Amino acid sequence: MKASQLILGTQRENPADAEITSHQLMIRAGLIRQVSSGIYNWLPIGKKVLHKVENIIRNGMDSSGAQEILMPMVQPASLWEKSGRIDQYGQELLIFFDRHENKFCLGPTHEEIITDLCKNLLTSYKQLPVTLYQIQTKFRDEIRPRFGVMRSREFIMKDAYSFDLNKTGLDESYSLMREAYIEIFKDLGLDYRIVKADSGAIGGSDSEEFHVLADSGEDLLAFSDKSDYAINAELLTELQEGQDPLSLEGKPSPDGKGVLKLKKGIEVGHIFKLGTKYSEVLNLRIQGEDQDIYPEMGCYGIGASRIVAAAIEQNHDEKGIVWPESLAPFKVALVEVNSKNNQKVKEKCEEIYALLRENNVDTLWDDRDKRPGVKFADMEVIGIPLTIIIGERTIESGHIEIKKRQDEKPELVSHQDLLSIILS
RNA sequence: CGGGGCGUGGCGCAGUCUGGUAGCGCACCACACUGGGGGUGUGGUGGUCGCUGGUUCAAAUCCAGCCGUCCCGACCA
Repeated sequence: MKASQLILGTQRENPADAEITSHQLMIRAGLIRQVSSGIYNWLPIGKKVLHKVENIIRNGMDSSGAQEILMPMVQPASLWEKSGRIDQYGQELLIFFDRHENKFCLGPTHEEIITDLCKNLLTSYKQLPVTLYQIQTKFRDEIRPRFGVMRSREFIMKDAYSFDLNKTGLDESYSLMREAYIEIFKDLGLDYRIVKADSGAIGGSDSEEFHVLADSGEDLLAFSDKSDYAINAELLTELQEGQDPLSLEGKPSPDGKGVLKLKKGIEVGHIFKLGTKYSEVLNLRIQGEDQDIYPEMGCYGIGASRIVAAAIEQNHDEKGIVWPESLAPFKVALVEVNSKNNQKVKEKCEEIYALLRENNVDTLWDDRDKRPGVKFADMEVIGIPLTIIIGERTIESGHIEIKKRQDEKPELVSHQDLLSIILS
């Protein structure tokens, strides 16, 4: 992609109403623009990153054997009346009426829809176990949206739902999905932790959260320094009857091993065992070997759009975003410096750009007629992992300059070595 | 919903107290110079000053109501 043709949307100054780093950088780097409180446009660079997140999730889900579907964002309110959650969810559920005065809501989650779908779809226990998932826009009319896409009203989420014959099966589906999540977070390249969690409004029994560690995180997590014990600090204080979560630091771990250490995290994934809660209230019965059963359900969410923000919270410096390679919108920025006075600069860039394209290296060629400083600053705020710099200097030296995003100075490499360095 | 802040060109802001018909920086367009870290000059484009009503000869400025948005809190993936 040539930068001269890309709608970049980078901004030099922080927007006045963005408080946290990821929000500021997402706007300055041209990832998002706000439409309304908690509602955002995703610009080309942002959409590329979001797409990468989605695909990593998709690959992880597919290889676990889950099957992708797509459910509607608009849901009949009657299903929520049946499940009883229309009152429980309250004002977070955005309700409206169609031209026939039928009552609908925008889906904040899809337990009702998937359970209803499976009433027709699943007819025999032989179809179990099965896990279905989607990557889709959710809407929750948050009391107070904040921090850009970190806590927005409209957001992109992967939600998966498993159906099993019995509790043993649910345990297996749950741990299969847990493993898939571990694989996904490894692929995302983020520093994360799994903690015991409260199952909240979704309901059900066992539940764990996946948190991206970041000082700006809204959740406080407690870890034993001697064992694998890890829990959302808020849940632990509830269990221990209302202490201040911060007071947990240094206290003995509830599992008897070591003392508790606290870290802040951003919740980006949550897995639940639902049991038969929804299958019973929505009457999803499946023919078993000798009698009908209510399938044991699990549900598994990952906040795709939130991951983009969380990744930035964890990976940035004073110049801008420093993407992990897995999420970078481009792998390489090719910056031409002062090509006006030296036709060879342009020619060299064309040659390298063609080489990178042939080798499927996603490259942003900054061919704009701008001062070098402007180009460097843009490539840095966007956070592209590698920058190749071509100018008169490099033409004369017969070498190519290549700089890693986190490095201060570029290194000189030969044309022959360039590709292997980039592909390594 | 309670408390606080803010709404003036795409972005950041001044002007509001003390009413006189809108300005600065960045960005953008044109030209020239410049050319390895956000360069310089000249000339431009772009604004119903959040909305509605009121006061006044005159309102960005004063008054009232409303709306939007951000932050803190309760709540929440």
